[in-house]
Amino acid sequence: MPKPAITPVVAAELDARERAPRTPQQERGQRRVDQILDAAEQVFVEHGVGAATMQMIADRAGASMGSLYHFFPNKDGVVEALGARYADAVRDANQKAMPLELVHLPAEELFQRVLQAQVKLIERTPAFDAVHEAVQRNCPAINDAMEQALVGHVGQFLALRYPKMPTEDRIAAAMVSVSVVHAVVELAVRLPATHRMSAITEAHRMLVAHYSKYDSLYGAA
Amino acid sequence: MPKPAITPVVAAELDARERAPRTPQQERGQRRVDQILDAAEQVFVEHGVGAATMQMIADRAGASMGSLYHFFPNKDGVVEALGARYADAVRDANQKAMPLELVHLPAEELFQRVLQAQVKLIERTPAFDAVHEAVQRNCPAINDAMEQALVGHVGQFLALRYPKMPTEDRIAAAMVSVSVVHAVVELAVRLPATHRMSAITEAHRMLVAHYSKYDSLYGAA
DNA sequence: GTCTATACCACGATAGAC
DNA sequence: GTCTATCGTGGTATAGAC
Repeated sequence: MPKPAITPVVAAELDARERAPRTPQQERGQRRVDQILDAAEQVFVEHGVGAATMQMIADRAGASMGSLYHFFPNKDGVVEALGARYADAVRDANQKAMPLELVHLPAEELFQRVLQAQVKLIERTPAFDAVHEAVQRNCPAINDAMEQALVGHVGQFLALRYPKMPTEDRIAAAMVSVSVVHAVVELAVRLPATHRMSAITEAHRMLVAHYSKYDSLYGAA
Repeated sequence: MPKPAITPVVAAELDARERAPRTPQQERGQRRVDQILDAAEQVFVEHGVGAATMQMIADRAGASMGSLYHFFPNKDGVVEALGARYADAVRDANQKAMPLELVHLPAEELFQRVLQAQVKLIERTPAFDAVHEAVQRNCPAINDAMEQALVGHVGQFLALRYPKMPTEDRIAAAMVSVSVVHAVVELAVRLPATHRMSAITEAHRMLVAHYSKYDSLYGAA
């Protein structure tokens, strides 16, 4: 990885000068940024973030490097912006799949909603894994914020559904559920369509079996 | 990523000439290879596989690049060798955690064994994720073989435990269980020691709740 | 089998015209 | 705001002495 050669500008100065996607004033600029991020997304999937080059991204976006560097200070900036976009999408999908109004939905329907929403999200954005991994490595702040938001929301949901559940258990339940859903959906989308359904169904059974216990333990809807 | 410059030798020839870790005839050579792989492991964790350089690996191993290239044809060779080492470790841990003699062990104890074994394995090898991801990208053959072996073994286990379970369900169950255990263990080891236990416990509850159903459906021990 | 030194080139990043 | 041209860095892989 040939590093910066930042010589011309002092690092601190650069840091202050040009923040990631230079919040474009024009709508047209925003579209351009999105194009670039879409391109980056594809390139990251194909080559991995570490091996991806700015040139590849520019080519794929139908832009030139100069253009690319106009909007992003460097490669990390691209990763970061893409990460932010993902974090938003994930948060959004999660909150729509299990809004707090549905706290008392039977577990069967609840997990159907959640699993389906996640599958759709990942199917729509095949770079999910690549970006997730990149964000985790290169900008842990974004990743932590996203996980906090996710686990936080699920935790809040559980708190309303099971008021008597001990806090510690609730946190553990939220974290584990988020992990399990994520893992299983990732598994499912890698599978041929034939087996995809049965994997999701199996996961659904597992989650429902588990939460049915909580329902009867801590009083459900 | 500055690519090959393979010019001096035709690619096909190189391919045939020097296979990954040049099966060292001397025991001393084997130790050297292991040292190098250990070093690569650390470097991959710290920088990610894409950004890791042969120089870093050589330095960390207390060797020189010449030495490194004596044993491995290139960086991919290192990744591949490391992947193979991992695949073995995983297969091994899995088979020891749930040997076929224990088909009729109660679900509680069974999953305690499995989860504990996986936690130990990952704790012992902190590069687990980095290597897993690298292998998945760079040598899918190794990854597929490992997953097949894992899911195959779990499937065999389930076939003995639940002879009446439909094949398709069994496959799905094996795949999902493998994914869930993996995901949850990964979550757990990232957590501070305080919460680690409660995450594992929660996962244990989930798996047990699920498989208890299968026990009563398809007749258990 | 291990080292040092080095050829070669891809990459990140910039400069400066339009 | 977008382009082309180009520089310097440093990474891969090799050559060749020991």
